[in-house]
Amino acid sequence: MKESQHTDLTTRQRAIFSYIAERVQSSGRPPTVREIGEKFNLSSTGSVRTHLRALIRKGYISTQAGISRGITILKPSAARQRPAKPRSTPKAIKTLQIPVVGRVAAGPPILAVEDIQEILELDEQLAPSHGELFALHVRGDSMIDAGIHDGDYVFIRPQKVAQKGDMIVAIVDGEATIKTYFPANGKIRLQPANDKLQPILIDPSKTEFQIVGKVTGMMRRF
Amino acid sequence: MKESQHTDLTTRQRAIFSYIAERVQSSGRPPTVREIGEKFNLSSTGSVRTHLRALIRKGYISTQAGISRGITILKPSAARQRPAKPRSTPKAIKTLQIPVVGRVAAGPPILAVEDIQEILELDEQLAPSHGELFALHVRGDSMIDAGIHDGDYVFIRPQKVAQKGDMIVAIVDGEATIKTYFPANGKIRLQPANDKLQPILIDPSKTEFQIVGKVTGMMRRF
DNA sequence: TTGCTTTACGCACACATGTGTGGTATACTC
DNA sequence: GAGTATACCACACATGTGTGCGTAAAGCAA
Repeated sequence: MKESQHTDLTTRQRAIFSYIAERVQSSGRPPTVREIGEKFNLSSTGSVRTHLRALIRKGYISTQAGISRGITILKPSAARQRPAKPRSTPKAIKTLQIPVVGRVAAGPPILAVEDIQEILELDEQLAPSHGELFALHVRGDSMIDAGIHDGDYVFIRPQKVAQKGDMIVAIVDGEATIKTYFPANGKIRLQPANDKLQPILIDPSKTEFQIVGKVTGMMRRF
Repeated sequence: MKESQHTDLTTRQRAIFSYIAERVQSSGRPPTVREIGEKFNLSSTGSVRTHLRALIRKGYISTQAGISRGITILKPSAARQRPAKPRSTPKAIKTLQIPVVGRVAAGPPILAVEDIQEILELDEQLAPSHGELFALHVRGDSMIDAGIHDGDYVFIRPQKVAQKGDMIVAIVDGEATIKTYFPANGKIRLQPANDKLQPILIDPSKTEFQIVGKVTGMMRRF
């Protein structure tokens, strides 16, 4: 079984996509069109742009018009290609200690995590993050269509802003909730991943609303 | 000046540093000099650059000359919020090292795990087990109704027998598969958790069949 | 006082970088 | 054969963006 993962990308496109994702990961900064071209021996920026357009069309990246290094990775999970190398030297294992919190309080200037219930230790590559992570115990089935069930743990990377479509934890009227984030002309739609539930519409000027962080992973025990 | 944590930064410098770190985190792209200025109502790029120079001098960031969005965060830990609470009794944390295997070969007397691709380290309480655990990368959607998606990791506790209804990994005709186990008068039904798929009926006398282990947990990264 | 640091403005310059247009060539499908 | 997608090159253009330089006010220590 070859290429079971990303059959919708051509070999070339996948290589370029992986390179972009790797650059973001390792240098914290997406490459420019010309840097991509240099990497792949493409002397023309037009060639690179053709590939970028293909990746945009297929939903792997997006670009912000006009701004430099404007590429955004939309499918970070698709970028993790198998290492393909049997590592002779088992690499150093970095672990993270992740507090599981029962309550998340949003207090200026930053997030205050209260009520630490347990601490999970986790392999860093499982929870790729440059910041601090914490975990929440999920209640309810509002994200069941995204494969997140009642009782699961989700891992949260604290951040105060999010992009359209991100799965986030937010404080709405004092209560923490997990939803998908869709801002639209001043208002915010929080979309549950559950056919049976309605989206929540929020006017930030009227309702207390604060993004706690982005969901970066989940775990379940049977 | 009243901060306890990073006394070497002024309030202003610290705010700017945090903003840069947050931008890298949330958008995957450092801000430009002008974007920083806009955020902090600095009408002159010169003002921003003064602060950046201070952050460089104090070792918090570095910049790559000439390239756009060239700021690199050197102290990601300093961008984090304070760790909330000195936890009174930090309990002992036991971790397990879990190999992720690409291939599972069933050979007596016990399981032989081949092709170790990576090693996950995991908190013991997350994967309660008295034996050895290993992990598999899930391919396909056969267990999607159980909330296990393509690309997820599942944790396996090796065992050669299972009980009715257990979710197991089994070798069928040389291929590893994840199904729910239902034995019935000499035959075995392997039930996928997916409406669209049919159960597999196996006659152990005719088909190679061996239980590898029981699924005890799962994990996903976004 | 002098000197140093921090904070801040204004502005011009050069290069970094995204974007558009127009080519060539190959392969595949209908 | 026409149409479409991929994979390249060459080049021009507008704008994004880092950098340099000068100015100035406020606070603090020697």
